[in-house]
Amino acid sequence: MQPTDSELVILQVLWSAGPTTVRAVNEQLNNNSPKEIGYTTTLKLMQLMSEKGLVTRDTSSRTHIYAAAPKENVQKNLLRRFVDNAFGGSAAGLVLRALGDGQTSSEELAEIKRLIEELENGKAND
Amino acid sequence: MQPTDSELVILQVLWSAGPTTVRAVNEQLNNNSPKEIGYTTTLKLMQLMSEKGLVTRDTSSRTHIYAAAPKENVQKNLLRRFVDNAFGGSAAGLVLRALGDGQTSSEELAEIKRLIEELENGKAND
DNA sequence: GGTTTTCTACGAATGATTTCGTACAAATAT
DNA sequence: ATATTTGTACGAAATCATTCGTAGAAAACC
Repeated sequence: MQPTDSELVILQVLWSAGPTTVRAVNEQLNNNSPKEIGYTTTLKLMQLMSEKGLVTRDTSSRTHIYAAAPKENVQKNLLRRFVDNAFGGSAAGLVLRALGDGQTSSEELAEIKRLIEELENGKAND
Repeated sequence: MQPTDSELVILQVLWSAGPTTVRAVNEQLNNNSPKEIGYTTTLKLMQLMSEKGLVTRDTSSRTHIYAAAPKENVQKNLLRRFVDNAFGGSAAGLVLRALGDGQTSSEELAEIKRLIEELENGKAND
């Protein structure tokens, strides 16, 4: 199932921190935000995420350890839906809009160009 | 303000059809979906969208004519938020993921490459 | 051993989105 | 002219997301 916006915030923390506890995630959230988020709020969200399969958890000790679903899968799913919803299914439309913003560095542009050339030559992405 | 997913579906209809009536939008929605959507549901959504500024409407005759906010603005706003939420702010990350799916045609790839080269040469997007 | 802290589970309040029923006016058809 | 259809407005139910309080068990502290 798809993550909501709040769930995505938590996924980002988990992606960057690796598998960790509710407490650690909650502290991270409260570092990066003016508005205090209660511990049990984070707990509940992560429990729901576990039911949805967005995280797995190791419950072998009392303090559970949560791990995010693979970033690549989640992002691909989100992207598919977003492209459908907002760009009528056209990934190229989205890319053009994203690059058109002028916020992408020349290094990144070069990297993207390299990927495109690989794709044009039929190479797999290794 | 940001459109919700249902609102986006309506915006897409309006973008593709041009300014039109609630009735026409509702019929379009019911063509492309198995689940029947009531007329007043669509009406209410479009009224709310009007309050949010996502559409404008001409109320000079009894049957109101709705027009979508400019696609480019809406998509840019959505994109900014999506990049932040799902890609930690990296538009390049999103682009790489979007192109990596192998669903983009060579024509589109060429067009994107052309845009990148324009950007690299410091040209504006005309 | 008793107190305090730390944990999970869970129910329920709050708030936003989506859905539709009903009221009632204007237009159309008979 | 009366009845039917087509339109808007609006209230409120249904659903989903977010938030947190409270209960009770396990662990840590004194």
